[in-house]
Amino acid sequence: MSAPLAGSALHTPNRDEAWPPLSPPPCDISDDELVSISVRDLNRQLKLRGLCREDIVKMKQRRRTLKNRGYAASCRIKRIEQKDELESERTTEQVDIEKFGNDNVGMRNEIDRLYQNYEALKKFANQKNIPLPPDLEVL
Amino acid sequence: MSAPLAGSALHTPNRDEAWPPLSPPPCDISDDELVSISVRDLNRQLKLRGLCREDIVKMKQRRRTLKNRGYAASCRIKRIEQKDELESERTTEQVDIEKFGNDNVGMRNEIDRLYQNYEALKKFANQKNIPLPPDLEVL
DNA sequence: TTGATTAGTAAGCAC
DNA sequence: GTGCTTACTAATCAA
Repeated sequence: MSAPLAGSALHTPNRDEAWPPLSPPPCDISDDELVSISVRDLNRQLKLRGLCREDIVKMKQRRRTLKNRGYAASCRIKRIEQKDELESERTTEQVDIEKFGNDNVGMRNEIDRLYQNYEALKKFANQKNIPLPPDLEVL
Repeated sequence: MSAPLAGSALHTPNRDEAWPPLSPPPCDISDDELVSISVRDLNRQLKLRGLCREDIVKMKQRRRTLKNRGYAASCRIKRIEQKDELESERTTEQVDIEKFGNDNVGMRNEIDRLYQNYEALKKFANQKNIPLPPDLEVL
């Protein structure tokens, strides 16, 4: 849900300086500015600096490329975030399964205990010749 | 665990023909051949066709690029396979949790039933003034 | 036009 | 050299 980066300044630290090899701009608008100002303001700036049609096209393309660079970065980040999320959900579920398993063992034991207790009572009643009411026989 | 692709012929169907824009080879060895033959055989072929040093370097670079194309493809395939695997494991776990949940409800019901049965027996004994042995009182 | 996604390219790293 | 991974570029698509 993070806002798209749509900017530069995201290089691998190991990577060489003077990278990426995007051709230099035909005027001195910085990349950060170029990528963030509105189309309207950009047009104003370009006209103000008296660039020719060709350079204007170049700047537009440069802007698009810089934006794409940011989109690609967001896309990669999103991908690893989704993977991390999936993995943490898996971990949660494994903990749940562990807990359910323990609960099940505990309940199984309690059932055994109750059942044996009932059997002992029945045996006791038999020894004492005490007839149990039918609705208490059921098990 | 699949063998690396290290080859071309993996375009998006929508994509334009005559793509990718890799510069044409300085001799008529096909991409599939160039990418698959051994270094030794490649050197033999290049010498056999009498290519100059520069063209040999170009062919080597072309080979590397084609291989990279394949590596990138394997890398992407691997990524989505791992994601699919993670998702299917999650599904399995959710099924397990569902099953455990049902088991738990069933056992909880059985425990209640046994407990109520025991309470009824105790009440019955009380009404009949039958003293229960201490080890059968425990619950 | 914007944002997201894909395949290809080049660079870096490990073996 | 080989193979994998990453950031970037360009193309394509959807909104």
